[in-house]
Amino acid sequence: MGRAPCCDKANVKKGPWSPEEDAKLKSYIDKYGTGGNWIALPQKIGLKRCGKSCRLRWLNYLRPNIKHGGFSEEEDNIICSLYISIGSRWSIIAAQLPGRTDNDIKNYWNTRLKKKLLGRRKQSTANRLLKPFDPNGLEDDSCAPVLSNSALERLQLHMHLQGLQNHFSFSNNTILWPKLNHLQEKMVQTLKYFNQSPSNLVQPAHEQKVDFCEPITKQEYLEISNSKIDDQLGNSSWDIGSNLVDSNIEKASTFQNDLIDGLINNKTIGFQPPEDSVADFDCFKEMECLKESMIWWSSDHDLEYSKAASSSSWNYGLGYSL
DNA sequence: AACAGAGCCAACCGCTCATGC
DNA sequence: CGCATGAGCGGTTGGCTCTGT
Repeated sequence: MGRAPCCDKANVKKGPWSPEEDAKLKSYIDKYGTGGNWIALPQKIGLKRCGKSCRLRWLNYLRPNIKHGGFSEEEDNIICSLYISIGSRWSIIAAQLPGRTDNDIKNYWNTRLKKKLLGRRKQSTANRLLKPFDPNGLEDDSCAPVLSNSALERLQLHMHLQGLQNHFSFSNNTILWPKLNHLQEKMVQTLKYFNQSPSNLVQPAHEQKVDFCEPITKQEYLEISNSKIDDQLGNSSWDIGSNLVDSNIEKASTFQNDLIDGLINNKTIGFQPPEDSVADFDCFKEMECLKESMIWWSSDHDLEYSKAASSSSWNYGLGYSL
């Protein structure tokens, strides 16, 4: 025999919570706690709600010290950095932002932050990314859909930011410079910071030249890899997000940004991760079919730059192993 | 003023994993 | 050991609000 049924689905109220319901739930939990059983809780306090609904309402709205809206730029940076590193693990990201809920961060990302950072892209290009373009007019369904939304977004975001970062190495070619908004400037600075640690894979971007950096050694690579081994359950040294614990978030974020930079700047810095590890890095693995389709821009004015930047990234960073 | 479309967000849905029986 | 349920999570949606025409 299992446990008692969750709730009588036909007899539970749905939709927005009333102030009375909120008050009931809050006063009960304030007095007695959840009792470790959300399913039984609504019956105890006479609420015609599903236990799951009560839990959600408490966690996302009624819980003390919950903050709504008004995300700071520091919070924006943390969300962006972690999203690039671990994807849509909203609960993990929320754990790094006291007072924020996973639902809030998820909504904030989907409705504002993503657009704020990536800007707009043309729908036609978006479609091409999901179904690679055949120059002969024949569609290749064997490849579609090639990217999960999460992987695609993470790649877009990284490429976009990588593109912004690369501007520093084109400092003599001001015509290529985009107009960065304040947040983008902050993100570039964040990436520059990541690039300087933990092993100085890349010098400060404004000092970059073509042959600016010593190749990373195998020993350095192993040191970086081992820096996240606190995660005892890691399935793959590249799938950093799957088993993150709090103490590793910052390390992992730094580490993976370095790794991505290593991939993209591979030809320059001589960084060669193990092939089997690359195979596990889903974000890039999924890109197998559509490298040449990747043309991104944050606004129409920097279209030409973005073409050059993304093309350059693929030619120099990904061709080696895919 | 009225309408349409876009943006936003609270809440629901459905899935996975853990755990009780 | 296997089944059923609980907890938690990410994805999705319905409806309200805002903005533009």
